[in-house]
Amino acid sequence: MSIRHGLLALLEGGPRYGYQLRTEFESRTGSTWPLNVGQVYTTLGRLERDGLVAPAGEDGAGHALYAITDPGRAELHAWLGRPVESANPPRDEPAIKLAMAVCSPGADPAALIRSQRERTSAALREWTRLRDRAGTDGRDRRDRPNGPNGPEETARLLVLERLILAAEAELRWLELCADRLADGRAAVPSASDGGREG
Amino acid sequence: MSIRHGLLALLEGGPRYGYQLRTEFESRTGSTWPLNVGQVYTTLGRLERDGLVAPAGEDGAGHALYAITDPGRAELHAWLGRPVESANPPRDEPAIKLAMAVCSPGADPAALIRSQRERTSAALREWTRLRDRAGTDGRDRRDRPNGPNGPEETARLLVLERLILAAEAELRWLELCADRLADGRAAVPSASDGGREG
DNA sequence: CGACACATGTAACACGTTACATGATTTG
DNA sequence: CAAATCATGTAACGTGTTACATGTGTCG
Repeated sequence: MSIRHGLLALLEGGPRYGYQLRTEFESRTGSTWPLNVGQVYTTLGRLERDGLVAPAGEDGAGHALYAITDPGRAELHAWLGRPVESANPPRDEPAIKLAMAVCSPGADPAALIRSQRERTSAALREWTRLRDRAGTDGRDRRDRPNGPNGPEETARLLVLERLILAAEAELRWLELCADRLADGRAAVPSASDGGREG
Repeated sequence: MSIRHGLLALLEGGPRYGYQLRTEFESRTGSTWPLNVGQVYTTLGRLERDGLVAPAGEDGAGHALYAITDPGRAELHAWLGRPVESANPPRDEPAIKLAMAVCSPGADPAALIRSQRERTSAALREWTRLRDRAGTDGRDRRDRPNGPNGPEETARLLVLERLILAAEAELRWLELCADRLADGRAAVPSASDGGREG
């Protein structure tokens, strides 16, 4: 449900055409969640079907514009005002995977923890890099090198910081898992249950 | 892709029937991600279509058993051995929502932060409670009150700790967002831009 | 001219989710 | 007996995702 409402939010700033929506969506989310162009059109089609957006003619260049409708605005603000349900959290794949691995005699949870840690560490480094140079890469930072950012830049920054904190939490969790497994090593009776210690 | 592989992992322990799979899935994931029974059957159907599981007769009580196949085992272990791609992380709805809110003149990001914080705090309390009494609620803890847990209990514990760490990270992020918005308050020129301070 | 970005769409599919239909068995 | 749980499925739908078809404009 994020893309639908994301597009609605973008359209609240005025009529847009499809390709433009993709660009702006990626810009606001720090290019972290690439959005396939096709997805924009299919989603626009569904939004139109539901009466939340409507075609709004063309701009000077002949682009097919879409505009948000009143029901669309209502739906958007309902969404923005409603916190995300933290009960029934989205299924976390690393967690499920590890939960299954510790119960699966053939699996090697420790190896999974190691490789997952490397993957996540790399992502963390990359996101930290992006955050630290956020806004420093030309564009519109010429005049106010340390001043308050525009809303879009703020949005990018918040998303990156979200990813960074989430990655750090995942790493901490992986450490914790490693400890737990080291403690109760005899928990899962593996085929070769010997003393290899990583 | 988590449910598919989750069911495969359960079936590696031997043939199971649908209803049983649901129970065990919820048990291993700490009842955090309730699984609709219908989903089990549809997923089993798709797994069978793909040759990863196969019907395996009935048990004594007449339950329709399914067993994992060799390709299924291969797929399972490939999945267990492969870390989750941390690039292209799953779209985080709170992050997208807030990113859109800080750019949306009509929205109230501060209010969203507050309500989201309350929601997440409540979930955090609940999960902490569940973790602290994990294993203490009868079942099979009679004999070894502090000893190492069985694999399933370990799995439940790890999942709960994952949720707890994730919730804490989200709360920290929300605080950070509140600070950022307090700093650059003039960032988004709102309709009523006045000095209400929460 | 050829390659590439811009731009709009469609078709097909996967996964997850809910709601419904149906029956057996248990339990108060 | 009635209600609840166990148990097996099916139908329909929604979102997200990819791959493809198509055309325009631009730039080297």
